Amino acid sequence: MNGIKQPELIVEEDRLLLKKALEVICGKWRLFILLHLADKTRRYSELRRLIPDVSEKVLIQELKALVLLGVLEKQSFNEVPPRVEYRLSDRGKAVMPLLLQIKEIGRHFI
Amino acid sequence: MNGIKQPELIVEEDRLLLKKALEVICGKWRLFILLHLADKTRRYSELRRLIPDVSEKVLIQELKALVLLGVLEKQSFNEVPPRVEYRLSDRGKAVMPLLLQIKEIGRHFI
DNA sequence: TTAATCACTTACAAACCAGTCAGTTACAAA
DNA sequence: TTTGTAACTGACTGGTTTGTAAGTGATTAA
Repeated sequence: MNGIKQPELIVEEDRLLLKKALEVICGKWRLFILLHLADKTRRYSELRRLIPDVSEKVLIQELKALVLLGVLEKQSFNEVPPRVEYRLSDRGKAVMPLLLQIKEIGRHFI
Repeated sequence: MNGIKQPELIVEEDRLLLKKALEVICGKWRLFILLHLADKTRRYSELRRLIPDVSEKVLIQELKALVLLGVLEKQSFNEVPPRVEYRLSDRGKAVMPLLLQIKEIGRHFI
């Protein structure tokens, strides 16, 4: 057990971190949802209009997952018709700069 | 058609960039493969040992896809037993710093 | 002679992801 | 009275991803 780091080797902790990171960014719609919430709180219906290709079911399912992960916060108002707002949590805000940068990866492959 | 940018809106170009970026980083194994090739060329068998949970079939399939995407380069030597090496392409090297940072997203969710 | 190494390929099955479509609640407008 | 709106839910289905298991060919080591 020496103290020398072997930076090229992926260790158990890295595996966990990567797995968690992939949960947040992977999937056909997650990044789109997050980027649309980058700057402001939005209602569910607003997100539907902004990402028209996603189905209702999947959008709700993904929003739920992102809330569970702790990237988003959800606020329901007792109104009729209902109003539900989604916004970034503190964690979500913390990772936003990186998420915005991910788009730049694509630039190398167009 | 005014010239004012609305930075909060995701436009067609963003969609394309994001889609391309997701091709590179998404999937259960892609990032692992890329990170193991971050610093050095490696043989196929070496990657198998470094990522023991991935099946042979999927590893080869993912390597093939990454070569096709232009992130990796493959070199086969006419030897017996065969020797095949994988390394980052120039594009791959260009996006590496960002890929390494992605792990840090996970740190917020452990 | 048998087993092992290396980089694959193929057939098949299970798991996961995403999509359609119909239905729900409560009110408001036509 | 019918229609519309908002935010969902659940059944069902097709498609993609991932996994399992077996086999290939050339060569060396035991």
